[in-house]
Amino acid sequence: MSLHQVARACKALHHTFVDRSSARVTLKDIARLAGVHPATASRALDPARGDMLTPETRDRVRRVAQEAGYQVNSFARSLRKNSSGMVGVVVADVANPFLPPILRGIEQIIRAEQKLLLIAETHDDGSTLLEIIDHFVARRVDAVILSAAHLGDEHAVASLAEKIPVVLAVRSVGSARFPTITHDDVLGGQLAAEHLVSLGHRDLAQLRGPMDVSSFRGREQGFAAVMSTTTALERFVDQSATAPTVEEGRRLAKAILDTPGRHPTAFFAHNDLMAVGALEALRDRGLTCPRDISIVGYNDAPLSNHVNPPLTTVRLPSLELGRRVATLALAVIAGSPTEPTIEKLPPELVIRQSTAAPSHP
Amino acid sequence: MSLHQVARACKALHHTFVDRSSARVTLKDIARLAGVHPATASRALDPARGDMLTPETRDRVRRVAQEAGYQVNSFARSLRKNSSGMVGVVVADVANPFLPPILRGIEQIIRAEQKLLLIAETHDDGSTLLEIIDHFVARRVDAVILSAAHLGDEHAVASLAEKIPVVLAVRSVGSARFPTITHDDVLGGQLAAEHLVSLGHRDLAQLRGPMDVSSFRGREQGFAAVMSTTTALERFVDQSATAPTVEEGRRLAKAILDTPGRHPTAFFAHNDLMAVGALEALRDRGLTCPRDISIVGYNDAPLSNHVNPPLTTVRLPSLELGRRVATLALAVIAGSPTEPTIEKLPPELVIRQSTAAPSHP
DNA sequence: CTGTCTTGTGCAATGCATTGCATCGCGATG
DNA sequence: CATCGCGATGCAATGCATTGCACAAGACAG
Repeated sequence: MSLHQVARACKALHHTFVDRSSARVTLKDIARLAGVHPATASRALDPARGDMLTPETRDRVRRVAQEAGYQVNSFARSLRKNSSGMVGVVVADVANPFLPPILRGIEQIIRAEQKLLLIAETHDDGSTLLEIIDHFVARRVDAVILSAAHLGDEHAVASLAEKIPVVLAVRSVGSARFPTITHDDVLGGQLAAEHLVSLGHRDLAQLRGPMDVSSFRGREQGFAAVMSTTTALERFVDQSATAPTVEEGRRLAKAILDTPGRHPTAFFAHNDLMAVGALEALRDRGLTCPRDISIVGYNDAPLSNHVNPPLTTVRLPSLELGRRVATLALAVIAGSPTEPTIEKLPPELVIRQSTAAPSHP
Repeated sequence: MSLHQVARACKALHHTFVDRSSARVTLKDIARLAGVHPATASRALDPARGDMLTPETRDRVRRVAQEAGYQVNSFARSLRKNSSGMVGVVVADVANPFLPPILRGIEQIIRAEQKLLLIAETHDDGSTLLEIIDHFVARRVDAVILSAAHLGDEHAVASLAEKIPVVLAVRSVGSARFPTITHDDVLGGQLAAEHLVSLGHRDLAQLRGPMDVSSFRGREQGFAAVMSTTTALERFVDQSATAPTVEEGRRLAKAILDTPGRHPTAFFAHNDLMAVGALEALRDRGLTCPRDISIVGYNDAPLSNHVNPPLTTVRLPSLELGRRVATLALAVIAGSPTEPTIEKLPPELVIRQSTAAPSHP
């Protein structure tokens, strides 16, 4: 018994257990059963082209297809149409709590369009991004929603955009050469700053997120802009976080608290996780929030209203952003002129208990 | 000028802006450039079949392909191979904080295999599940990782399994007819119960998650099993949550606290979000945790160590689960005999400050 | 030196839906 | 009655990679 034969026998055996033989019904079968030509069957099953046929023919074909449990072979269709019916989404990290609402918004729209979502993570790694882009291009994704862009990625995005429609979400690249929808982070930073200043704080510090990401940079600029128009002092902090995590927030806050002299009376953390890290740093130093230091977070992450103290934060319309970005992607796929617009969705300040007027000793 | 011509003109115009003409290099081109037959080129580019050729031929083809920037047309390949190189993942809700680590684990393994992940959400809705399954079948996903199963879904899963290899993650269906990897929720419930009992609690109540989901049911059983072997009393609570959310946790806790008479001294919430909801309910009633009531959560969700008080909870090896489940899926795809095993990963109790000995007045 | 085996490569069929063009038939019009 | 037109449907090419089989040339044994 040759090796070949053995292999075949195994296969046969396997099939007796799980028959995935998938003696699939093809369009030709339907056509035969309905007594028409495959081409006619194809048209009958295409909602857009169904009215090309006699209603009886069309309905007969549809009925037959229904009964036979026909499903198009999406490979064949894609091969012919050269489009996959999938939309690729690139995110930095699914675990980031601000993503799910965005993904959900995207999903709602995309699913309604009978398309499927392909999700991939870059972990903020440039070469992974390139790899993913390759995959998406190879898979002929109909469009890419990119929410993991760094400021330096313009070139990569441009070369992707040559091949596939691209929509930028949340994070923009340097220039506005691509259709983009982000949160209005400059405004967000302003809201945070104005809130703290209006409480009476005059010595403030930012706990900055990675500065090669447009959204953090926007927050920084908005915050700084307000500072420059008031008598308040923004304490310059040399470092920014390598990642917007609890650990990095703690590290940055510690660095500030370890600086000799008086410390600032308020922090603006570039996201809630970092704010929580700052909270930890305070606790470690025996300080309390907001009595000693007020903290404003960003994102209104789940549970950020349940930490101690509940965080004052900036809430982002993420579901809405997801929906818009998906709608935009769909429009671009449909071939509507790709205006390289950038749309910014306004955030909202949520005041809770991590901010208060500074205590004057 | 006919409508047709206008359309074409528009198209041409559009192309001058964004040339997606994608004059794609096909295998035939490569073959021609390398002076071989397409079949040979195909073999040269297939790592598994590369040694079938003369090294020179193979390398020449590869070089040419490289230089020409050749990429297989995945549709054509899939059509031929009748496999898509994608793995579908079905989850209940991406926003659920315990998912990201699992997804990440899955992604690590799947990406390493050059496959892509297709993610879809059911929102715990049965008909959505069916719809998604249809999509996945139509797209000829290589395997489905299903982590959104309800106990009653056995039939749907069986019919899916006829067409595509299925692996169950996190949640099992009633019987163990499919390869499954879950957390050991019975053990998790036990750990929670034992911890509370050993602290001296004798009057306890569960805040139960949806009982049509195996993982919540496991937690309940593990907890109840310990109760039955001790002198402690499990307060029977009629209701269970319709969804494992903060709101539902609060509702359930309120219902218990509103019952006349003494209240239990400890809650076991079936996940951290519900635990946080219970925390809120306590606060609303002027009670404090753990002085009046101890609470054990489940999942060790992000920030659950930062709520007030930090939650005692059950930590799950989710990343590991994701990795294993993906590995299992890969094995099943590769055709290894589909033993309908169920593997349970042990959780771990994390003691923080939401639990303490009951105060005896 | 012939026969057999091996190894490398070519041939052609295959998978399946889509779509531009051709055709057929029928009713309408001159 | 011949012709034109139009609507419905059939025909066949197309998209591209994969793979079983066949064939050829070279190696080696008898």
